[in-house]
Amino acid sequence: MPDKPDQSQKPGAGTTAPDATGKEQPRRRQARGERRIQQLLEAAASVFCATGYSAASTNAIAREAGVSPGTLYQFFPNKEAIAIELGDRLVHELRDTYGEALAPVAPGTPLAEAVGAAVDRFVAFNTERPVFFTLMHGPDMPGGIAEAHDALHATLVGRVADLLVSLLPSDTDQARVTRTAHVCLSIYKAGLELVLGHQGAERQAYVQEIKDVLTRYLEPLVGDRLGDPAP
Amino acid sequence: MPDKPDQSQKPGAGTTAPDATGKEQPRRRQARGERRIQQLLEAAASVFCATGYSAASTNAIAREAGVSPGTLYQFFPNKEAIAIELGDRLVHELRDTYGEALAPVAPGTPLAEAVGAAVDRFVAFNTERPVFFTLMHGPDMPGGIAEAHDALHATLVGRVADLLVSLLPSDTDQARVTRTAHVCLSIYKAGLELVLGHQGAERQAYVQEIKDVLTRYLEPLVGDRLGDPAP
DNA sequence: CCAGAATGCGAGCGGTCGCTCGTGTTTGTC
DNA sequence: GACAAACACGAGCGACCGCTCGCATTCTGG
Repeated sequence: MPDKPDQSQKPGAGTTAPDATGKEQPRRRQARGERRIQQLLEAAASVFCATGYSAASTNAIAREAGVSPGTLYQFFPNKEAIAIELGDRLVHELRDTYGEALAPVAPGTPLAEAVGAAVDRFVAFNTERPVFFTLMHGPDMPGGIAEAHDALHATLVGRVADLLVSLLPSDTDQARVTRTAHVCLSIYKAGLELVLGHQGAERQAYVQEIKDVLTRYLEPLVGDRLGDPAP
Repeated sequence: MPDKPDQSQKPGAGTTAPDATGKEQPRRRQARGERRIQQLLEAAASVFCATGYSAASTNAIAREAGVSPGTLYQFFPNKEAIAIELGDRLVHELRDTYGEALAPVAPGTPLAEAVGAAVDRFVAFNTERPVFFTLMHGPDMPGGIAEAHDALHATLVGRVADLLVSLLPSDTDQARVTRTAHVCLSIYKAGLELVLGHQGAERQAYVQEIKDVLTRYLEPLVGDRLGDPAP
């Protein structure tokens, strides 16, 4: 490894002047710069998808964006920052698109329907943005990314857990809830891999399988209608 | 990349004499050599586990084995061959340990029991040999390994599918069976990740979760006792 | 016992990769 | 139009990595 400046700052790669406050306000950007950043992130997404994070070279990303390596480093302090920024934007898209995803379901909804809706949204998001899966799934990430990783994962587990506490019998203990949430998420992720590996009708069939697996897993725990926990 | 000699031969790295038949019989090994190979494979397992395949350096493997880089290349033609040989040995151990794993189950066995036994064996094998999971799961493998990968995966899917045809109603179509087998295997793998990420009682709890997920997934398809397909 | 094969060593070759730097071009501001 | 800041370039630096090569040492068969 050449150098580890471990400066994980926002895109503002070069700073105008080392501010006396110690905090460096983000460098002034022109519209052209913002466009370049977008270009570079899209190129990065494409390259990451094709080869994975660690095998992706910054030169390849620059080339894909039709830009010189030097230009890339005008906007990102290092390779890791590219992945982090890309991840951040994806997470925001996730939130924006689905708001409080896995959102509150009306009591009385059939379990299968609630699960189906959640799976469909999750699958749609991922098929439209294959990078998301690559970044979430790749075990070849340096420290900084793994953190963001785990943070997102923890958030999702928390969200699922919140949903579950309102469904499971009230005497269910905390650890049990967390465990169930982890299992649901793992099934989600494993199923997603299967789904992304197929096309057309076959893909749809696998989506249905995920729904079945989750529904049957949860049914004995929550009853077949929400708000109506099994005895 | 320096060179791609793409010679994926068995450990015999250097060959005695280019045999006129075109086939090169494996180089004569002394006991010392066999011991070194074992040492190197164990070192490789440890390094792969710690850092993943692509991040593992051959020099690090040699160092871990207490040996010079040159010595390593006396026994393996390249880095890929190390992983392949390691994988081969693991697969053989898998076969030897569990014979015709996921073996025929006596008709009348409760589904939960059959699933439980299979999961327990699979989990035991993997907890004793964490490299196996690393090699199977890592998406950062060069071509040659990915092939072996897929071959093993296909074998396992085939095995599970064979088991399923004897359980599912006889009018179930082929694609349905394969799909179900893929889903079972994915659940297995996803669950394994969860299991390996925890210790002690928590780990046991996750093992139970995998069993529950699989049992509940399969129950509606095969009935709650084997040899007694649901209508 | 001795020739030759097998084993062992480690500096270093050729290559890639992340990233820098000196320099030139475009853009916004007064 | 002038001036500074932002943007763009691309050769190339330093670090590392997979792998080689020449040479020393140990084993083994005859």
